[in-house]
Amino acid sequence: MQGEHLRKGTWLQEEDEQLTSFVVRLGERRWDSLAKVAGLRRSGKSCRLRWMNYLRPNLKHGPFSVEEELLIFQLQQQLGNKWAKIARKLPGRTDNEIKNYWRTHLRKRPQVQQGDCKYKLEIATRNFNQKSTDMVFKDHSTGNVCCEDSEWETKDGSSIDTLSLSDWELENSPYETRILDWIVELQNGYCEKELEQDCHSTGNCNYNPQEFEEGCDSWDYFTSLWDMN
DNA sequence: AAATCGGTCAACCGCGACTTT
DNA sequence: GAAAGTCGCGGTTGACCGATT
Repeated sequence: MQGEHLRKGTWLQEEDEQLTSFVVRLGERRWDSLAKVAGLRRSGKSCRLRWMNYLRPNLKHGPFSVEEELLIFQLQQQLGNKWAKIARKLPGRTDNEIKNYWRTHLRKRPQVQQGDCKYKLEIATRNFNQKSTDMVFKDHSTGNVCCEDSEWETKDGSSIDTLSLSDWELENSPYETRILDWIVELQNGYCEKELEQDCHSTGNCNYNPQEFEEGCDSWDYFTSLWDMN
């Protein structure tokens, strides 16, 4: 196929229909041949990309859920920019979609850049507000919660991608109030020093400054938020 | 109303890996 | 084993659109 005859740019609906009908008939292979047979003035690569990223059945096209965002965050930490591998863990999502989402949404968050636990707390809290709080960040090797290379799981041990979240939502519960207060404090620059001062002034010393500095173990402090005793 | 800016995302490109001949 | 063809991946580009000036 001569290069100058190849179309580029946005796909037309007729091209999509043409491509779909031929992929269904011939299978997802030999894209150059398929493009020729289908009479598409597109490169095989372009056809493959269009099919994989847009036309393929069972693709999700809506916004990412909190669970998906959590998973992307964790997997990116573990695997780096291995978008194809990450995509395999998110059924219905493409590597391109995840890559774009990371670049436009997750990457620029300072919490993500620092790789600290505050971000995990942030999304967990959002998840709490939306659906459920029964989630911990657990390092399977040590059993500790909230460490960098940890697996995400619920307290009953199920993984996050199989998480079946309940529909109920707490409103104005003590737990919700407490964690939201804490988030406001964080947003207002309520820093580690102030937490330490609180500790000394109130005698409530759940906070361990060393652990907070190390980041990972700070989840132990965060979990104290749930202790209503 | 027009111009500019910034964010988003579909699509392209280059390259390495893999498969077929 | 070598060459050609094909596929898959990650980085980048550019068109589009809404917000702002």
